[in-house]
Amino acid sequence: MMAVMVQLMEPDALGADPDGFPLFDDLNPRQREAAAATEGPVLVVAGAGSGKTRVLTYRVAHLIRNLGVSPWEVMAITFTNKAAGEMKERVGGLVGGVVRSMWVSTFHSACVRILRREAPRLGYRSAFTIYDAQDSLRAVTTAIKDLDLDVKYYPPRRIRAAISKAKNELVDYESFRRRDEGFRRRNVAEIYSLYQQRLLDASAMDFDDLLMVTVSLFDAFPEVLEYYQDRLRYLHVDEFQDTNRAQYALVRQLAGRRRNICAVGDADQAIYRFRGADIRNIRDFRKDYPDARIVVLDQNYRSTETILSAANAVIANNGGRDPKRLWSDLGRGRPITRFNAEDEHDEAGFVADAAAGLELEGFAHSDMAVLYRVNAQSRVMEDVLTRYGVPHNVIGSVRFYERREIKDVLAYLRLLCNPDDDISVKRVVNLPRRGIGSTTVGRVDRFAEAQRISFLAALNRSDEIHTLAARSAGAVRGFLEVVGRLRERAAEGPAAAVKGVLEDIGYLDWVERESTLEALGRAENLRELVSGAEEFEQRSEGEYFDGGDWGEMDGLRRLELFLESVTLVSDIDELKDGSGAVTMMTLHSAKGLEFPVVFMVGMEEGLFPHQLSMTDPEQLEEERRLCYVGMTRARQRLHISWSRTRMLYGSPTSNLYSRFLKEIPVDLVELNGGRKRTRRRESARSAPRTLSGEEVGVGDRVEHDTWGEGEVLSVTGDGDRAEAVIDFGADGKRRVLLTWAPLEKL
DNA sequence: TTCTCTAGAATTTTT
DNA sequence: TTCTAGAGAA
Repeated sequence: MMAVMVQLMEPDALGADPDGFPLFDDLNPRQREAAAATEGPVLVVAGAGSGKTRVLTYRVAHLIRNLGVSPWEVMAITFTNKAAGEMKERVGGLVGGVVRSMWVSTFHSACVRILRREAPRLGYRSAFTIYDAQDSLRAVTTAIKDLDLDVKYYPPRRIRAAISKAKNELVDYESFRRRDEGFRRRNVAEIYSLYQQRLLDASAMDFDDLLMVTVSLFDAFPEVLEYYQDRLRYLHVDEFQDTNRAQYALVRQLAGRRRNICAVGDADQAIYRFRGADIRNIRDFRKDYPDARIVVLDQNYRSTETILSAANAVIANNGGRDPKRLWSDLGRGRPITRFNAEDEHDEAGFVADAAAGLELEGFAHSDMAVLYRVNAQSRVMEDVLTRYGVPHNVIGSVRFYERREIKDVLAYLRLLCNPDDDISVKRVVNLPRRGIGSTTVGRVDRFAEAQRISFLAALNRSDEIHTLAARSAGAVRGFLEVVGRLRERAAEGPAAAVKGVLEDIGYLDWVERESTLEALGRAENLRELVSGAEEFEQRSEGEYFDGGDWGEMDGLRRLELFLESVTLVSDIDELKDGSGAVTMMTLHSAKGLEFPVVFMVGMEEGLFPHQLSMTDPEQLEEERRLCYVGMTRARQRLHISWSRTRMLYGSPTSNLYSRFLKEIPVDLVELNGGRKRTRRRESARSAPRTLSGEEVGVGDRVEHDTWGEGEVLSVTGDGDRAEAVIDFGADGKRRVLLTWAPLEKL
């Protein structure tokens, strides 16, 4: 669809007609209305697949091309970096290279950009660190312990969630304390307050701070706000239904008296309430801007009538919504296919079979997506697809930048940019092991606290810490020396800095020394990180950033930008088109995407809707919206399946099919039962070919499904744990688990 | 101080 | 099932 659009909008065609709005030729009347209403508040109620991205793109192009607005006066907020990139590209196709100076980003990225300039006013370093969920959980945990509270009664995760919720609602710790009495509540307020103090001391912000601190910055410094108001005259917010209170407050601040806001959203697709998103924002928008022009887009250009009717029928079960019925003129298409599986292997086998069938019909693997409720479902699906030889790509599950080894390296880099970042310093002070154990850390910590200096500063003055054993003191000196050397490498930029950690510090060696299957994977990830950094450098070459051109920046500043990009990416940002593989991801990640063929698997009570959401009516409605989002991702074919039994978290469960299945009118669904289930199930369960430890020996030639021919170098362990190291020549040496690897002896 | 082992816990969705 | 924190031994 996107390709078609770009073709239709050749820049030449635009220039040919300077008076009219040739831009709008392929918008329908409502879309045109939304795109043309540039002054004042506009709320675009955009149903799934109704072309809202197109509206936004054309609207921005219209502002720049026809109304003479400067690109740097236009801001567009999207939900993911990927969406931002796509939008930039599309607008770029209409207006040319000037698009580079336009602000298109996520809320978080935009806030970081503002804060890098302005945060020093609030006592943060300009090079402040961004803590992800893990870092912030660590900080909360230590805060709880330091207050002598029991983590049993104050579970860090829950406390963190409470703090996060408060921040999303712009409640700082002082108002949090005031809000409510009660012993427990007071303690939580204490934790919040200590946590926040620690963050400030470390010049660190968590994800929620990025928003909240920006809002309070604008509150405290009206002249700063004014600067940005003058700069960003036209605001666009995509996925408005999933904004939280802090984000809405920010939008209102920026819009100021000019009030040029275009909010685009669909209440039926609100799926991030659990993360603080607040549908009230849509209602409040109408209240706060009573004169807002409201445009409803209800023609769907994506899905067949069958798919739409089914989705409409499901979402109709939610109460309190503005009745809205999407329609489409793309024809009825095929019925929805339903498959009742015996267990999750059977279900995955169905997907694999169907994928093969669809391929014969002319669909590419990259046209297909498998959507599920929880990441845990991906494992079996992946195994089975691999065995069937269906190429696939899992998005999410274990996030790359959250892996331990990656975070270790990043921690080294972070302490270079921000020496106050105690969490990062403590994380790596003894990695690889260099003899700085918890005792030493505790002693240094006490000194740091007494002197009111950072942990790293305390390490630098370790000769003043008399409690330190001679050996520990030596180890500390060793660490400081390593950091010094790393600092030199970092002057050359991010890639050199990463290599510095891996090579100079010997982190890679340390990981590899433990030569297990797991360690091998880690080492591979680390190498991937190096190429990630190199890629980042290449991509940034010639780019303009707020602080100046990439070419003029010093290595440290470049490193900062790299770290920032790494912290704010989501896995969906990595999704590439044309990879020739079936995409697997959670329903949440699928938001904003579309596929010719969609499989929705695991449609069972307890899984979808999820167990934890079944009791609360509001949460149940959110699950239903999630279902609606999933269904409306499909353009031509929709397959839904459920399984009578399923292993979940190590124990078997047996389930009823989801109520959402019941809500789909039966005449739209065709049961897929005519398959030889037993045969498939067997083949789905047993690997077609694997070898056992007894069958192979050193020197044997074997063939692997993906890596081809290789020679066995060693065999260790036995039974299920038998591993072999195999040299695949060009594909390198691999360590494989024999019970799993698709191998054949030659 | 470090490594290993075990028990125990936690498993919804994520910028 | 998978991961993590904590205890205990070298």
